[in-house]
Amino acid sequence: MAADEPSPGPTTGPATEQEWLAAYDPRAYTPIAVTVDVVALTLRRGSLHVLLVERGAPPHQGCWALPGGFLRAGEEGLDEAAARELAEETGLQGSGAEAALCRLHLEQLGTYGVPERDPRMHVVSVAYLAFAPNLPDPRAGTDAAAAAWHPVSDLDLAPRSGDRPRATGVPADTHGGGVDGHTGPHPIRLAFDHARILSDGLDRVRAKIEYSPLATAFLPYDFTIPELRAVYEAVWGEKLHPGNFHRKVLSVPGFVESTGGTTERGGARGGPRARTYHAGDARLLHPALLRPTREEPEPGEGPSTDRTTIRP
Amino acid sequence: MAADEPSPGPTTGPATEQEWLAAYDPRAYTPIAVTVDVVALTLRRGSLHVLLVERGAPPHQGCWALPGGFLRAGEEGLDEAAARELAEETGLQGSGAEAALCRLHLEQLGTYGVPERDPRMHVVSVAYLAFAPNLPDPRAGTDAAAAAWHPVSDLDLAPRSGDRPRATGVPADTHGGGVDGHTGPHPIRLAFDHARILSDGLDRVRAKIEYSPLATAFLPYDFTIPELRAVYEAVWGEKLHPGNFHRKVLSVPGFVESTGGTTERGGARGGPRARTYHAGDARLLHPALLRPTREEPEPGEGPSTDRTTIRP
DNA sequence: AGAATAGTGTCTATAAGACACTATCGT
DNA sequence: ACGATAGTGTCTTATAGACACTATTCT
Repeated sequence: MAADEPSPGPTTGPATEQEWLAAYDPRAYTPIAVTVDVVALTLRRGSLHVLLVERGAPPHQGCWALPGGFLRAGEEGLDEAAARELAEETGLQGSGAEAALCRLHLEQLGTYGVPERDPRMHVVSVAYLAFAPNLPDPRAGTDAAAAAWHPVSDLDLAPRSGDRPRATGVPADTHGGGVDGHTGPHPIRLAFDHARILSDGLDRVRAKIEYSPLATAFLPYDFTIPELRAVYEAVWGEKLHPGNFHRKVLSVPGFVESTGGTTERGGARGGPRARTYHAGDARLLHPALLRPTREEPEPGEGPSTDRTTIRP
Repeated sequence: MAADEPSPGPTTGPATEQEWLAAYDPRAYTPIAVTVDVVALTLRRGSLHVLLVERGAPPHQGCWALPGGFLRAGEEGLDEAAARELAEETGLQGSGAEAALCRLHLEQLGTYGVPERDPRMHVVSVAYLAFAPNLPDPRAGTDAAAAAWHPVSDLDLAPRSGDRPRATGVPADTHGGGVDGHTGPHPIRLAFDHARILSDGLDRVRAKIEYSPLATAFLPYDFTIPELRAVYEAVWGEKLHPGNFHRKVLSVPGFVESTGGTTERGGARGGPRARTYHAGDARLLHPALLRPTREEPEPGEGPSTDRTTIRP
């Protein structure tokens, strides 16, 4: 194993604790920064949006980047740091915002630590995935130069050279855009390797709403089946059959629970009122809501390999 | 956002680059250590084993822990560090070991960074999951005091207080043991939060062999369907129907490819020779090999919540 | 010979998708 | 009145699992 101790993981070593304490001075090591970045997703006007902030300093000055910041050493864990950053960035920490934030879903996405990902120093970033229903516009009191929701279809998610495939969760199509259909005229490029992080996050969401009731996290407490369908359509970027979707959702035990009520008005373009539901207590969807089987992209090569092989 | 810059993620700030360089001294910050821990799994005599090392220094001296070590700042990425640690720990870096290591699968599992997880300092550990076919005994030339494969059924994986649930991948039964049936007389407790890390790793493997051809990574290049079934049975801890399993595996396109040959001898306890296969080129199993539907553990409460809610 | 296993055939219950149809609402 | 939508019914096909059966090999 590594000759250098400390930390969980490194195991033995000839040193007793005293010897170790004497020999080890953390400040003598080349420092590594630990940050937390958040891929915050929400649904606005029927399409997926991600929260971005504009960098006010080099490198990548003027570029858009994922919100994030330092892990406060000794003071907080990773989950707390992610929640804090998101609250600060959206300016939603104050009262009155609980309605939106209390339904926030936060989960760890993956960690990115290639030495070259930041020109200044070796930065290890723990990425988090967050989604919540229709979050308001940010800036409500933040110190960020600019923070805004961007449609993910406006972003350039094409894999850049230097970004190696990462391995987490289900590999899926990493071909950017697609969620909304139209990629804007001049796709926005993200700073650092944030395009890859966002791409991994999107893959994760697309896969996860298949077998978890997570899609309900994009909606307010009460919602209708057509609204839930709109979430799936926005995330997967595909139209779903309304009738079959409706029956399928109701057939999964614990996915949704009827409130007994209906909406006040029918759809915007007509139609009867829809019944309202709220999320059930299932943590796993059984059976799952499988994505429509796009034809296999021929056996040439999968999108992302999801395999790391050691080189001796 | 955080007032303190640097790093990808943190975005703006009033500072120009010069100001930033002047204001920021990494050595002035409370240091955070970044380590890489590896959950290395293999199959030995039909049951799942995990690689552990015995700690030779406090804290947790004498306890078993996951192999791991420092990330070398500025020199290596996380994936490389994990591969390096594993090679060092197993003593398999030399020649002659490629046969085993070239089939190694390595993927990131998750990152653990609660400040209290190590009494000495704030340590952020990036955990990796590794598996490979029937790895040999370690110690072949390592500096570890003791490293050995342990049946996972001998370990105490009950959630300890202070370990908060983490959120990655599919939640599954986190009730330890079970894989082998018999939990040993005195279950081994792991150092730090390594029981939770291992538990998360097991959950990940159990879920992932459902929809990925990963189970073949536990086997040599050529294998038989009954051997593949043994992998599933060991990982899931359940007997599977031999006939149905056989047909199902062959029905998934790209999962296995026939070599045309058979084994030299029949089974140890009789039976005809089995045909041999090797892994196909599918990266995703379509349709998936779903786990047998254990009855829902009643709607009292899911095993692990997989939800983190921000506290305003 | 007897026991255990590899592999196949068959039947049933369930789930997914295509399609048609009715009822309700907005314009 | 008309168009769009919510929700249900029905039919076809694919899949999962239970079970039976044959053939092959070890002891």
